[in-house]
Parts: sequence; C-alpha cells; structure tokens
Amino acid sequence: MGSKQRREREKESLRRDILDAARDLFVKEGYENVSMRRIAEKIDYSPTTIYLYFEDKGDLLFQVCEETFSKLANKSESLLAEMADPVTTLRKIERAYVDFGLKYPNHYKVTFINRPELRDMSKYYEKSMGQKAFNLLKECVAECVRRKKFRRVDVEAASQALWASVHGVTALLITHPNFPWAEKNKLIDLVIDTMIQGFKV
Amino acid sequence: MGSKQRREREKESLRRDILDAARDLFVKEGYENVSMRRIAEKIDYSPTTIYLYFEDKGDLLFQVCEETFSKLANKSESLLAEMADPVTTLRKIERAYVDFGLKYPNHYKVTFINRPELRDMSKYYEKSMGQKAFNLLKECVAECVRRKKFRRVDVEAASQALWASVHGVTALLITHPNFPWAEKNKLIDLVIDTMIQGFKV
DNA sequence: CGATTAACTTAACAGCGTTAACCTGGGCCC
DNA sequence: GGGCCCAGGTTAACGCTGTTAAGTTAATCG
Repeated sequence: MGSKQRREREKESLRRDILDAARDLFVKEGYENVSMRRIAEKIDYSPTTIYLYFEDKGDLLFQVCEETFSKLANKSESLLAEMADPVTTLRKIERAYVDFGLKYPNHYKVTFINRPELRDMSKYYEKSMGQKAFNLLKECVAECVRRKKFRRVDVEAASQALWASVHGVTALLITHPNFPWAEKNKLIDLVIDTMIQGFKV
Repeated sequence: MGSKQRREREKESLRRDILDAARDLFVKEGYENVSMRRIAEKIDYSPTTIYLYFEDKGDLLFQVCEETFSKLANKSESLLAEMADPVTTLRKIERAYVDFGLKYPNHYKVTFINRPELRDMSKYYEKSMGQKAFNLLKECVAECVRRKKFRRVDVEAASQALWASVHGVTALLITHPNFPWAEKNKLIDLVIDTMIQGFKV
C-alpha cells in the first residue's frame, strides 16, 4: 500500500535536489564551469544518476531556467494586473526585465545569451516562461496603441523591437562588465525611455 | 645573411595559416565546436605548435576577431567620411553594424555575445577594433547633437544606448533564429528608427 | 666540427558529457 | 515462502577537450 506513492515522492524529491544543486552551482559559477560530476558530488550521488532524471546537461539547464523565469513572468503579470497608465506599466515591465537579468545573470545568460543551441527550440517557444513574459509585454504594447498613447505601429514588431533593446542593454551589461559604462541605472532607463519616446504619437 | 629574415617571414606565414584555418573553422562551425586539434590538422601541424604562436584558444580567437572587426571599423569610417546629414549617417552606421553581425554571426558571437570571459579585458577595450567602431558611432552622435538634430543628451550614454539596442536585435536574431520574428529588415529598421526618433529634438 | 638553440612533435594529464554493463534490494506472483 | 523481476542506483569506460612537459631534429654560429 501507499509504498508506490512513497517511491513516487522520493523520486520527486531527488529530482528537486538535483534541480536545486544545479541551480545553485549554475548561478554561482555559470553553466560552462559546472560539470555533471560536480552537481552529483554536491548531492552525494553518482554522476550517471542525473541522467535518470534529465535527458542531458542542456535539459537540466532548461528546467532550472524555466523555474527561475516563471518569477519574471509572475512579476510582469502582476504589473499588468494593476495597470493604470499603460505606458508607465510598459516602462515597469521593461525595467523589471532588465533587473531580473542583472539579478540572475547566469540564468539570463543560458536562456537568452549563450543558448547552447537547444535543438529546434521552435516547439519550446510556445510554452516557455520566457515566451510568456514576452506575451505579457506584447499585451501591454497593444494597450498603449489601443489607448492611443503610441502611434499605430505593428504591435508584434514593436514588441519585438522593445524586447530587442532591453535585451541588448541587459546582455551587454552582463557580458561586458568591465566596459566603461555610463551609470547603470541611467543607461537602462535611457534605453527604455528613448524607445518609448520613439513610439509615442 | 637574409636567412634570419627568411625565417622571420616563414614564421609570419605560419602564423597567418593558423589564423586563416582558425577563422575558417570558427566561422563555419562556431568557436566551441572547433578544437585546437582540428585547427592543427587542417594546416598539417601538431596541436601544440599553435601554442608557439598564440597564448591559448581564447587568444587565437581574439586575434581572428580583431581582423574581422577591422572591416566593420573601416566601413563605419568611410560612412562617416562621406557624411552629409549626420542622422542619416548614424542610421547607416547602425545598419552596417547589424548587417555585419548577421554576415559574420560566429565572429559576432564570440566577440560580443558569448565572450568566453577573456580575462580583465579592460585593457583590450582601449585598442580593440570593436571599441574603434563604437567610437565612430559616438562621433556621429556628437555631430547629431552639435547640429541640433538630437536634443541635448549625454553623448556617451546615448551612444551606449544606441549600441545596446542594435546589439540587442543583432544578438537575438543570431541566437534565436527559430523565433517567429517579424520580417527581419523591418524589425532592424524599426529598432534603429525608433531609437533615433526618441532622441530627436 | 661541436655546441647551442629555435621549431616542432610525442606523450601525457586532468578533466569533460555520456553510455553500457552491472549490481542490489524490495515487491509481486505462484 | 521462494523465485523472479525490475526500478534505481553504481562502476567502468569511451572518446573527446585544452594544455603542458619532455623529447627530437635541423639549422646556425663560434
């Protein structure tokens, strides 16, 4: 009785331990600098055990990132829920995006920057948390156009352009930390505000 | 005797062969997918010979990229030389930047996207070709402000913001080729034009 | 001619992701 | 209850990787 369920729970719990250990190491040292052997060591299992729970290192990474990115999606969702002025909300969403990237640089790296060519990926896009975050941004842009805060732009293209620009500043700040940047916050806001300004009627 | 000079020439020629072989492989297959052994094989030398000419794989990569990026710097330079309207020139420089990235995606990846943590790098910035290209962009922005085409923005910050946005669209197009992008050219121009619009007086 | 040295190679190290083969303990059926 | 199965874990190994230390060979120079 119930022992099947217990095994089930134990399996799930080990899966969790692997994910947590992996996230911890990925965040601290970056994807490429963490080996399967080190993750296994951290949880006192043999390296091959991980392969019983995840397809390969890339899969493990993807699962870790999905969990993290759901936080961003939630943040955006709540920002959208309490929207008053859509332009202000858009600004907040974009800012939250950049802040998220800078808070979890290694997660951001692996999902959006390095992207160790996770196969086709086209099927992943539809359900991934990163995609969800993008869709929320798009909704906000649509609202800006609807309420005539923005001129009548192609919502899809405009959203992609906004995403591209915030991705750009996030990625550069992460990957080129030693470049003589202008003050970080000023730069981030400048990118966001300039794009928004450019879309205004 | 000129034999010393001849040896010198031969050394230089082997260095060239290594660079050319490395570039060829990097471009075709990407940095991470090319091993020192394969580069060596291509030029019929032992892998360790490469280490007599380059510090390590990262150094080899850097040298290859510098050569490629000088093309971009030259292009920007000539665009700047034949400048009539600074805004138009700025647009062209930015567009050339993106086109360059899409033409040499693997070079762009390794210099600006992946950046396999080339040590401090802060010393490299001053003399690198990527930096030179950025300085030319900055000059153009300064001219836009000087001729009152742009409002009185912080030239340094504005240039960085422009760079960030074009980097963003370039990087995303390269690393996420399967994403359902709007029409490529339209998207690129939208990013560039929106930023420029946002900076106008 | 003999010694030095530059240029290159061979062999090896320590690590990697991943797979195949093996072990082992608990659940199930006869 | 005894034998079997098999889930869940292990050990050993393969074929890579970047890199270094030691060894070889050919040319140069006093």
